[in-house]
Amino acid sequence: MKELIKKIRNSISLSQEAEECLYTISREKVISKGEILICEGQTVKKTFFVTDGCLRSFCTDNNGKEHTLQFAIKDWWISDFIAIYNNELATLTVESITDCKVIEFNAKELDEIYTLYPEFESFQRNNLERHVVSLHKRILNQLQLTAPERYDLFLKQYPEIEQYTPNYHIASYLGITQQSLSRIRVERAKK
Amino acid sequence: MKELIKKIRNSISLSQEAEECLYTISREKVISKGEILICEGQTVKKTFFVTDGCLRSFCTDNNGKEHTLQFAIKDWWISDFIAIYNNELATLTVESITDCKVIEFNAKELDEIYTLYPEFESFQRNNLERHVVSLHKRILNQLQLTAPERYDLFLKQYPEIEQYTPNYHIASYLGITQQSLSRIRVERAKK
DNA sequence: TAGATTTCTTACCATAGGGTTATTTTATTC
DNA sequence: GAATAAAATAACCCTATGGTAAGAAATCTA
Repeated sequence: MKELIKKIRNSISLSQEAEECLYTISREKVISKGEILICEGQTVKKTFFVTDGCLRSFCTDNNGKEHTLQFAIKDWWISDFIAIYNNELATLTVESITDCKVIEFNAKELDEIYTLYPEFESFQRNNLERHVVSLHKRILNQLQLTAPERYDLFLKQYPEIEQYTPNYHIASYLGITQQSLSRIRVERAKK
Repeated sequence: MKELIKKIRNSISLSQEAEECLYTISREKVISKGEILICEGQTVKKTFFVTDGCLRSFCTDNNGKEHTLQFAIKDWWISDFIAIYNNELATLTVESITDCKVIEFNAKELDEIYTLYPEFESFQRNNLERHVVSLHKRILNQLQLTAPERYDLFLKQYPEIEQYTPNYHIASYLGITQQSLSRIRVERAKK
């Protein structure tokens, strides 16, 4: 929780009272590998701030194939934001891919914090702006790069994530099959 | 401008003073088809709110091929948000694909509005949240749908845009070539 | 309305990546 | 450290999409 407070303090000045409120609405949790924190089809009540380990969010298509939307490591937030922001049922599943430590927030209570402590608005606006940028970049990469180029960029951008996660999750994030990724890795190794 | 004010009023209560400020920092503009509003490599000073017509933002890859990131029609915002939020030079180009009417904002001045009139924070947070949702959905669609499925969904979601834009821009948004889109259209017509 | 330009379609072949299944390698677990 | 499970690679052939080039259709313009 200290990490999160520090992160917030980097961006805005946080009153004592607001800080206490954060403690009230959150709960530090230890998660073991393979736990499902949010499950497709259910109501989404929680948002998670990761302090250790790695999680991912994914959807499952008609053929049962999984598609990874996001990985989350230390200092990242993860949830089903489609569901939260649209007030819908979850279309995503959030699962831990290693043992993790997270700070769990009740999404509704977290949302009320903007009314109670408006100083959070600009913190959150900043987060959202950066989120939009990274999503724009991801879409552009998907449009213009080949699979090997996307894989190289992924390794460069998120070297830590490779340590945590099996390749087939990376493949499902890049939009290719595990077999294609394997081929790409073989080609890479030749050089 | 009235449309925009109305849109804002739907979301937050806007003081007289704040409304006047909006007028001060904006300028209504008539744009003719094919104008470049933001150009790759240059500083991005403007953000546009569209009141009529259609524009798009795109990047150009090493082979000179264009990739459409976004279309914008009535009531949408468009700019190079990667550049604005990261304070970088433009990697995108914004071009009108029909004659348009837009409201032009100086991006910096627009950004200062949150300090001057904090009521805008929650308006903008809302916009950004919805933007994140639509980007998440787009990424998931790109990962799990075939090209014909993506095209169908596009027509369903944005029927207006098809009226405004040549097919090869739609193709470049869907991540396929104009020839592939043509094939898909032929298949569709058979059914 | 003729000519020029832009957009769309078609046809060809090339290729990246997919699906299936088998095998090898690496991690777990007892 | 043997047994099991999980992950990665490999080899097969298949298909969707790409690239190129040409022609047809639509749109613009003088």
